[in-house]
Amino acid sequence: MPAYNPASIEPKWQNFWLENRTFKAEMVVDRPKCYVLDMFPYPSGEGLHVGHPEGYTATDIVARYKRARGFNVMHPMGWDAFGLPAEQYAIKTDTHPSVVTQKNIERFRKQLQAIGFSYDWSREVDTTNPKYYRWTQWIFLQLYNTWFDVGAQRGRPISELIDEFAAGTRMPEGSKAWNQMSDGEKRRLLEGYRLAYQLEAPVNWCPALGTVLANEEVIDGRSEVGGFPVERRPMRQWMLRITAYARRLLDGLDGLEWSESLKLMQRNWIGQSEGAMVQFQTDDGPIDVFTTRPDTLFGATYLVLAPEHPLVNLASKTCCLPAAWPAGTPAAWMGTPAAGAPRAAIAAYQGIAAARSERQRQEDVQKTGVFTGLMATNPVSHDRIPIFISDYVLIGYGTGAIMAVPAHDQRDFDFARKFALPVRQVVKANGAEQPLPFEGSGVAVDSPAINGLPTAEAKAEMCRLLEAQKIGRRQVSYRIRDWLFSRQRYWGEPFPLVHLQDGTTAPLADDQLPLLLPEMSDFKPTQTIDPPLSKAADWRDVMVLLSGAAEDPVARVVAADTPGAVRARRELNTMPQWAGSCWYYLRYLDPLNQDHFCDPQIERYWMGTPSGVDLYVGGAEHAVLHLLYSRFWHHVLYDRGHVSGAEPFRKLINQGLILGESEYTGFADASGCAISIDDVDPQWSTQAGPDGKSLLVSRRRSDGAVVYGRAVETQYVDRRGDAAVLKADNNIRLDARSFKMSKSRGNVVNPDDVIQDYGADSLRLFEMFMGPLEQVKPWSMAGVEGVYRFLGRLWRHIIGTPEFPSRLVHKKNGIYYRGPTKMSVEESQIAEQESQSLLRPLHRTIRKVTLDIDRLSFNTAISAMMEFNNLIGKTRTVDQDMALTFVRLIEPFAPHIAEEVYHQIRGDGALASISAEPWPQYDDAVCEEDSMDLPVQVNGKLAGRVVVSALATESYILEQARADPQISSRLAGREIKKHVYIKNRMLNLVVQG
RNA sequence: GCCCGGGUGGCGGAAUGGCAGACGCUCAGGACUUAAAAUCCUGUGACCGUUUUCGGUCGUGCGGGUUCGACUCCCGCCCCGGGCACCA
Repeated sequence: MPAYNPASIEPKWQNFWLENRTFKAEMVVDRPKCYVLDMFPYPSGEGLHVGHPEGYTATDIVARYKRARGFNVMHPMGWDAFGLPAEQYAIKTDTHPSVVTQKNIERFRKQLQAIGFSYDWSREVDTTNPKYYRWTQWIFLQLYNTWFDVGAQRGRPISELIDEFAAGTRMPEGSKAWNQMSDGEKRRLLEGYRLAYQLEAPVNWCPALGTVLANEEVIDGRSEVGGFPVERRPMRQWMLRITAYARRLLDGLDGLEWSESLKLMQRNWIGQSEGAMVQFQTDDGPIDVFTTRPDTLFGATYLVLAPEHPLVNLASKTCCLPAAWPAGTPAAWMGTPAAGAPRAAIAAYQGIAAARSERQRQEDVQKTGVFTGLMATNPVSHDRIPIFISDYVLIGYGTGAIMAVPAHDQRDFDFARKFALPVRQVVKANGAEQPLPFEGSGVAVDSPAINGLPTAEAKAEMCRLLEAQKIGRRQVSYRIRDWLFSRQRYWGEPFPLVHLQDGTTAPLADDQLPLLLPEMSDFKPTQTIDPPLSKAADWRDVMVLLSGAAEDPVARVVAADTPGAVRARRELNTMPQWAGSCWYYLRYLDPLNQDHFCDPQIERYWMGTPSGVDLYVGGAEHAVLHLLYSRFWHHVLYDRGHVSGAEPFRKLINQGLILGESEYTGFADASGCAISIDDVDPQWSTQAGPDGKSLLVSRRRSDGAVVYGRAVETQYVDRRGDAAVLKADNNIRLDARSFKMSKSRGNVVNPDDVIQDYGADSLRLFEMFMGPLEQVKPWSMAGVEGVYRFLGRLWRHIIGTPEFPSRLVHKKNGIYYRGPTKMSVEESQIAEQESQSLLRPLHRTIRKVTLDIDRLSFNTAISAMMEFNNLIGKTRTVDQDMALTFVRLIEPFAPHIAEEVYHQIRGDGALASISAEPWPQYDDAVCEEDSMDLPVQVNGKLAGRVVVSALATESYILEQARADPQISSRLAGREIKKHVYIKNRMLNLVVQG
């Protein structure tokens, strides 16, 4: 037999699985389903890195294991292929993004197939395929045609809203009655209810990318992709009303098997706060503010509006700023430099605020602001209090206005200090006096009607008072904002709707889908706010025929001379990359369906019971965005009756990041004298050294001299306590750490290389053996070598090589055979004994591997199989049935070697694939030892051990322990006060002293 | 600043109230070999005594506590990683 050679067996079985559709999933109504899902990759130009196979191997193990346990397993893969990198690469190389994308997909598919994942490739989806994005557009139209019924907490068809308005059972917001409105007015009114709507709003405009970004895509004032500066700019945008679903998305988390930390991240993102809406009166009407501390209302000594608040919008009718400063206005309140009138001061401040990015606002901890010249009345103390504007109040949260309680809020306190505003303490801390501002809970003081009440009760009582006087009410507020859903890009889904000349919008009729991206040779950003699609003039301007209800029409594109056709312009924005990934897991279920995004019966089977995807594994970078957006869409589809449950992903695991190999860095000064890391400034930079390799450059802390750092090979490194030190001189400490893999660092590990050197099975095994799935772990080629050796040993034990004959024997009619050869009586006896001795370890291995896969503890399952393999190594023979069982256990982890060994052993008796063989059963009774080496402690410290039968009684064990010379010497004649016996675990003897 | 997660040999890690360090890597010694590779065997937390055998002490970031018994539970602190960050 040839030695273990993954290069020869792996491609063979990969082709076999593909050609025989071994892992094809079909709906079988009376079989239990198991949906095992990976986060599908963005097919980048770089190809796969070792981070991808981590989660993919974990799900593949589960998928293969569940199949063996009799489940009907759905395990698909696809491509999240729209997106900026492909578009940018296409611009740079002057190719079409679809060409680039298809090339990358080919490469990714090849790479994934080379790892031997058991995907059903017939279900592959590609978000850029019109047959796919036709349904992305369709779902968008579902959102467009849905409104959120707050009372019912549920999305409903817009047609039902129209019916209710028409019947008068629901009153539209605003002054005018429904049946007195024109069709255009009705359409505009309905737009205010739709889950997809347009908004002229300040957005995050990134000039370098030529697009608008969602808040989530902006990090510290720079784009998440590329790190380019982002500025604020008003623009008409499509928004999705995710805020309407805030409560549902929050409550839905409770029933999910997600890690608590992940749920917490989503909860924080949604950001529910309970408090009160309070109305303050001014001479020009009321101002509503939201507060979480209604108990501090008596301490509200001024109001602050966001600079963008409608009351101070100079262009608006709602603006009511006085012409002149009230008498006695301090100069400091009039802006810098002080303006002659409120309008001028406000205008100047708004200009500054608008120009400042989020980041600049955050960096500046100094509070700024301007007095509006307006006064309000505190509704409970009836004090006249001034109204300011300041950019520390955000227009997007609450009402964009706050009541300021400087005594009990740090921000208000800072502002009050700066503008010399009164600070009124209304909460007293329990216990010691606390300095102001005091933000904690305590007891209300100086607040008639709630004096003496603890904070929690004071809040409730104040809400009651406000409600009784109709000047406020309890209110729950959410931090989450509506989702900015349009991008000024070419490589995304076009919006399936047109703009009419009256400024309203009409969706395309379903039969108009897909709306294809126009073929364009020039899809570069325009350098203006116009998206690239504005250049496709033929596509942009169309004639449409409207049909359906006049207040809710649909459009069909027609020839220009069609009677009744009207001019329209297509939407020029495209959807963000999230759109396609919001629902791909549904399309896998029925990928070729031309009439539905997914057949309802098929959806009910795979997503119905148990509800949702059974296991979803992916990176933590999607903890909020993808997972929240996806849940939102799924909730809407659920409300509209298109899916059978509200939550798409019942169980979710985040795999941990894989770092590069551990690196040691040592520093030396210009003369080559080694310097300990403690004496090096940690702010170092990288430069190319004379040998072409990169060299770190930093400064010595003690004298500022330039020092150079370079990598130190492991063999020159020693450990002393926490520190890595130079072997040659233990006083020289080194910098030791693993880094995130990156091209610039040159520590990226390519799975193709690992497969070439060790094979896919070793790659899979090592990915799982490194440590717990969810943990951050450093890569190690030596570790890959370790699991490769394990597979080599397994091969030698069972199959054998020219140097190492196989240990495989089998029993027929009570006689052992080695191959076709009958074994001698003596050999046969040995084989029988060894077979007996391996029985218990084998059952324990089955149990351990089974339970460990169930709890996704793959590293420990692998070590259990290594132990069993080591045991085989100590025997001369291994029974064929046992070998088959063992190989069945390793199949989910290392499917190629398992398939090969299986077929070699079984020969003609083999099933088409080992994956069709059922999962081995274990017997708990066989697992238990019949005698045990029981540890005995004296006062909690190990004193010795006694060998007793597993059936031994407690009193017998105690007797044995007393009789043991080593243990009794520890007792030193002292009386045993009591003993604690934990069955089959240990015995503890408690003595005096 | 707030909220999570983590800290165990030279390294990755195992043990979730009951024998700390499974399994793997590394390193050292040995066997096989003309030699090397591969493979196999033995050892590998620290310190001390004995210097084969064997025995003892310490040891899971630091300090305290609960318990017959703590890596594991509780309190306080230190360090690392992640998330959020003027959200009223």
